Amino acid sequence: MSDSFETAPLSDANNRLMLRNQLCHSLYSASNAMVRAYRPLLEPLGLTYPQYLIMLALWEHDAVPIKQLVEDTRLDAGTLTPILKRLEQKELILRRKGVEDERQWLIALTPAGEQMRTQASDIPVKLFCMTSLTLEQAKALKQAAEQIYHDVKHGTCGDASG
Amino acid sequence: MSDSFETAPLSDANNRLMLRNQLCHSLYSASNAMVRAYRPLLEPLGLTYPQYLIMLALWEHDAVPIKQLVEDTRLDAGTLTPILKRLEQKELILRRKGVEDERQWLIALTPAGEQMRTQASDIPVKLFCMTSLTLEQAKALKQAAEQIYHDVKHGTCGDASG
DNA sequence: GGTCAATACCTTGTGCGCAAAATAAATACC
DNA sequence: GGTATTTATTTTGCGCACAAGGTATTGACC
Repeated sequence: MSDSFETAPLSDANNRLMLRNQLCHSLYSASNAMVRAYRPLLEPLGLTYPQYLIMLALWEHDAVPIKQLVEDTRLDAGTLTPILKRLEQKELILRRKGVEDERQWLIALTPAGEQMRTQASDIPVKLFCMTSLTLEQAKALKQAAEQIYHDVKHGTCGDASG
Repeated sequence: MSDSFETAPLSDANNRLMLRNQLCHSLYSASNAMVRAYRPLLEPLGLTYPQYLIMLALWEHDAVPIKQLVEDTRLDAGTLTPILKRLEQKELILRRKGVEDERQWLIALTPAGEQMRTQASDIPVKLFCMTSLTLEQAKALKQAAEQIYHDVKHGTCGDASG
């Protein structure tokens, strides 16, 4: 009945299975709500959240192979292909065959894609202002989320279970 | 170049737009990785993660209207409809017309659906064992994720932006 | 230099996530 | 008791997540 955590009453399978005790459910619904909150902010740019992630990556490193976008955005390669097609249709990016390696496609910003960066610059602050998180909470949350991502990324049950 | 947080260098639009400084990206990729990590655990039950969420909700409160499942699982009503159809096909749940209100459907577990609870009881621990989170970190993460969810759920920019 | 494995990327198919619109039953209001 | 509004649920349409399988180029090794 209390706000016990999913792993707290290890001896009680009933409690462990309760939705309110599940960190993963909080994480999942927070992530979905966050993407929903981005929508009105990204709508003037005509971008979805995953498309925005790719633009962020390109504003840091332009003219990169898809392989690097996969690494930077943490999106699946099979997911990226259709997203890149849509960004190309919006004329925000270009695709060029790699010169050294013909398997590679280099993704580069168009002038319109570069200019969008200015319009996007206040989005992170706007979103943070929607939350009541303190900077310390946000830092801790980011660090813990990073930890989960790296721990769980390749699906093996580590030995840090104690 | 440092591990500064997305809101830390408020004066610097360049830093704010960097992927590595974005809490939301960490949250998003952690959530996706988490769902991926559930897959092998849920595969023996033949469930996806959202389907599992519904089962968790029903193991707590059986024979409930869809409206309550929406509230408990935090899934969209339009999302629930097809998921419930699949759970019905697997004969884990039943749909009955509500007696008092004919608009309502009551969702109830079948015996097979109830029995699945036993097989599921160790899944939360197995997933937690994949992470290297301490209990304190996990509690703080859950609390912060809950806060984000509630703050951002209805998309208004609150006055707690300081 | 031909075979074989690895690499970069694309395609296909299934299942969400969700906004917007539709349907249908309950309720409010006159 | 008939009309309007609200409420519970479904439908439609688009985009994403991702596993599995396919294609084509590269590089390794004999």
